[in-house]
Amino acid sequence: MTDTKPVVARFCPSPTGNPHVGMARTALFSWAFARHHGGRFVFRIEDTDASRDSQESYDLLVDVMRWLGLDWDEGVEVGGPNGPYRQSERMDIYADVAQRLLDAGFAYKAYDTAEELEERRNAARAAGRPSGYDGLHRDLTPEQQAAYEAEGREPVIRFKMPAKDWTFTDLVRGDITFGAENVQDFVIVRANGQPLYTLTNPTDDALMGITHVLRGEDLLSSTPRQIALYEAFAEIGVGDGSTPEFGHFPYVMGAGNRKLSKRDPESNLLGYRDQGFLPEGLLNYLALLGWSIAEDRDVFTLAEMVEAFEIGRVNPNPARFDLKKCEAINGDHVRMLCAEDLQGRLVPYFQAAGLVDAEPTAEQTDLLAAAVPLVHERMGLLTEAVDMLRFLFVTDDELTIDEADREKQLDEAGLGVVRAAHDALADVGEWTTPAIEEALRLALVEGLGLKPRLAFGPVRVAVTGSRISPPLFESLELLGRPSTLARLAAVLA
RNA sequence: GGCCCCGUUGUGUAGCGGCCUAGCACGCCGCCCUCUCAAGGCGGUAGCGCGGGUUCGAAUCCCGUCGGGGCUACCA
Repeated sequence: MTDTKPVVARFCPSPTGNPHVGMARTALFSWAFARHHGGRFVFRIEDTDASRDSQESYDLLVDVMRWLGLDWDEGVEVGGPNGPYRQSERMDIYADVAQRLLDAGFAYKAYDTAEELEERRNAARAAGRPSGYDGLHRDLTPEQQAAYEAEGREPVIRFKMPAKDWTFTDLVRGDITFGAENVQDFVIVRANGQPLYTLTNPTDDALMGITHVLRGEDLLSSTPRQIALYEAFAEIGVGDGSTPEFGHFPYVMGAGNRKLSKRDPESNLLGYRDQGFLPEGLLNYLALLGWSIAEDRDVFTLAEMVEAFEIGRVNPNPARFDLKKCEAINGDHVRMLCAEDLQGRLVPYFQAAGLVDAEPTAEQTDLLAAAVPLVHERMGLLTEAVDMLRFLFVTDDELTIDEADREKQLDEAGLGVVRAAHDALADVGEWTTPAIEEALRLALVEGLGLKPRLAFGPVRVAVTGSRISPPLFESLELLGRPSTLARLAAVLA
């Protein structure tokens, strides 16, 4: 696309409920689009429905965007030339725009009651006609309006749709046309004076100089109305008179065939952080839902995505969220981290598990530094490191042994192995990985004539509490001789 | 009901008329490596919704059909 003016894209969620993955994907694509074109990214909050919006949700939204690392040049918390960026703080602007629309004849007051509207809507539907507003109050005389007001009816403000077909080129879907008869006059201000999304969204996009309106597919059918509003804005001087381009991203579906909703635990973004996803891993996976960087590659960094992202290559099909693949991609990103970085990211999870102090001690930090390399390649999620390394951070008394593993590994034969291991390790000179391995192999594999897996299994369970652990000899070295011997002795008691 | 969007293996995608006996990844299955689990390596499984056209040739273009989804609010 040949840009004549700098790109300005935005992400403008409404703060209702938990931020979900579909929302994050929309934010990611919008952000990547802006960054790819060297443009600006605006983060606005559309909280015009007091009955559904909440401060908690707002805080979560900001938290999530920061965690994901999708930075914004202008918007809530950071400000900018076109603020404020919460619609609840812009009510005077909408009131003014609505009045100007009314004055210029682009909008009118409609006095229909909910019951009247429903009745006509049902009749239209039964007759096979479009069920939108029929325009009954479009050309009311001042006398008729006065009569309704005398009845005590409070009017809504409706935008007067010009009678023409609407065609626009969607950035991800191509040309889309809506016939004039299918796009009716719509409400922009409630009877109680509160503006609706139908007015506030285009108003802010115009005032904030948004050049590309990128959002979810659910808003596709409201696009003609917004284009019409833009054309009216050009007449009354709201914004610079231009109409932005539009692009609609497909849905992110859950398992089965339903749209992932905010209620699905599976869709809760912060839940992914708690489960141990890396923001870059989640983002990489989300990017794959509708976009691909290359034919034979699907692991990439955010910077690489920015470089390569072309909205025209976004696939319009809805995509199913696949947790398994999301974890696999995350694991690839974990492996891409350097040890120090990984260690730093792991600290909060160890703290949450109560294994490391809020202010980690030097010993805890050193132990973590030594232990992290052992599990670096073994996890898909950061929380898996906590599980695998827990045995190093608890006292011998606190160690719990998985019951199923105890049964399988610490039977009579297993305990015999443990006894032999205990004696062999008690005599090891230097407590190092090679020395430990040599002693154990000598005593168990050669001494008892056991296959390696039979030889080391019982020791592993006795010392780490699980059949699944980091490499055994390294683990024992880190644990230290006293604890190792104490744990072996404990299962023999 | 009306309007709009979408339709490649189980899942996500590549594919823009011949390079496709359809590529890649996750999953799944098997093998190798191996002190467990992973990681890594090798191999396998499975797909163009359907029907008509257009064309020498169609996953790719057109029409129809079926299926899925969204919108149809004084929600966003």
